[in-house]
Amino acid sequence: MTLDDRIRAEIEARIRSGEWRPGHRIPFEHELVAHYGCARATVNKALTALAAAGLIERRRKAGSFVAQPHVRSAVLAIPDIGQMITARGDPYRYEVLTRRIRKARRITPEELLLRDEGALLAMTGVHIAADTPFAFESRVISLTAVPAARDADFGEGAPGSWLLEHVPWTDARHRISAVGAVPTVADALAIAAGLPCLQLERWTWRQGAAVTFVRQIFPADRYDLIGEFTSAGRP
Amino acid sequence: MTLDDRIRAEIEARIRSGEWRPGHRIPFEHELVAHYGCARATVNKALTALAAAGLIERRRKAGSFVAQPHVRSAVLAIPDIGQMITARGDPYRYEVLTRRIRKARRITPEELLLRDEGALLAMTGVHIAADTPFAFESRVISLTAVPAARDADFGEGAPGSWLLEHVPWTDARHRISAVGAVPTVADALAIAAGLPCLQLERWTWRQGAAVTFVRQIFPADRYDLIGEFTSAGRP
DNA sequence: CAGTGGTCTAGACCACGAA
DNA sequence: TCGTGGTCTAGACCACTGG
Repeated sequence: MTLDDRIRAEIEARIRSGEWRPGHRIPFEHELVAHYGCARATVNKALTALAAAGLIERRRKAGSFVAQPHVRSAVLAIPDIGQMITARGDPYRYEVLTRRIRKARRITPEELLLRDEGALLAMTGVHIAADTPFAFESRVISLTAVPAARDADFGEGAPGSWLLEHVPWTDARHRISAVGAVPTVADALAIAAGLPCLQLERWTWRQGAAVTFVRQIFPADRYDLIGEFTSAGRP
Repeated sequence: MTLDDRIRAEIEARIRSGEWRPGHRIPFEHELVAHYGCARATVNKALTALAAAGLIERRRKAGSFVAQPHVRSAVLAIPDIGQMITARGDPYRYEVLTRRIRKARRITPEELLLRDEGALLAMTGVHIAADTPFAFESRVISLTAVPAARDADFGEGAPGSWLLEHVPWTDARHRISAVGAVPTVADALAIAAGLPCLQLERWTWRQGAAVTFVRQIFPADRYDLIGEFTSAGRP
């Protein structure tokens, strides 16, 4: 463990244990320098990391203070479905149900965020794990942003995996909700209509340009999302 | 904008634009030092930040390389329900349905994670927004970790808000899933049994000691979770 | 206006790991 | 082996801001 790590850990422990309550002023940098017998840059690195983690707030001339508890935030890893199933040890395949190219509609709310005048590739399909439908997927890809998708052969992989390889770096927005399975989806998933499902929607951009919108629907009993680690403070 | 920020931003732009593909070696620190005419510590700070963000990987002797796209991760802010409703402008109250003190059961899986031999405060209640039930809540609080909860008057606020004030710093784990409303819950939410609901479960610890487990159930049409920001790379 | 944190410098030593 | 990144030092100047 490096020295700056040790300094950060010791201060963090005092905060998390409650010994230093929110609002408490932690020692000045020069005091910590004296205490640890190190350079100020080292202390500064530790405190900067704590501030970035939201555990402390720093104010010039005043000092550094234990931050107030913030909104709880969870980091949710949302993996590639194929990878997830494969990692679980089940055979995986993706089955295309529909595929067509059309203009953007202005009606559906999801496509409003893909504010794109050009053509879209619209697909639906099913992720299948060990011959059991695992998730229904409905996807729209902007052919303006990803012209190569028009003639791409996604093979037995999902278009999402293909996209991840060809358009690797993205920013995105997720929405998670519960829905009842509409008949089309229920059919594809081989469940009864109306059964509760977890719905994951994702809008993806690349450098500000809309790339794709996907809606994945999981039967309630086959998937849930685990949010690892929360600590009081900022994301 | 500081110099290290500028260096970081310029490299990040080249990665996100695709100019530097995954696997590409970015310039050595000493090359960037020459290019920017600054100290190595400044370049190192920029590259360290990029590595922490998961955009690059650094290997001694070999150099720094653009990282492969990673698992997609979303940072989900999971706010206090009362605050959220109040922020929306609706009147808010929490209504206690049941409340009792009992020993930990070994049967229910949620309490296995609260591996606690002591007494538990078990409560159920409803979050109400503008006279409409918004969420059903079932909570277990460890009286070993939070003895003050035994005699606490949560008033019209939810016990979660009370806990946040009295046990401010926590780590937690979330699970998000879809469920059908069981009759008890459906009753409390004034919806039909079996309708899809979003279920949010949270286990909370303080310094390794289990504090509370809560299960919140939202009717599908009244709540969804928005995950802000995803960037390829680590959380 | 004085003291804090924010940033940067020019140097150093070291551990790791690819060649 | 030896160049790379990892870390630290002792110093500096500056902007901000609280007293």
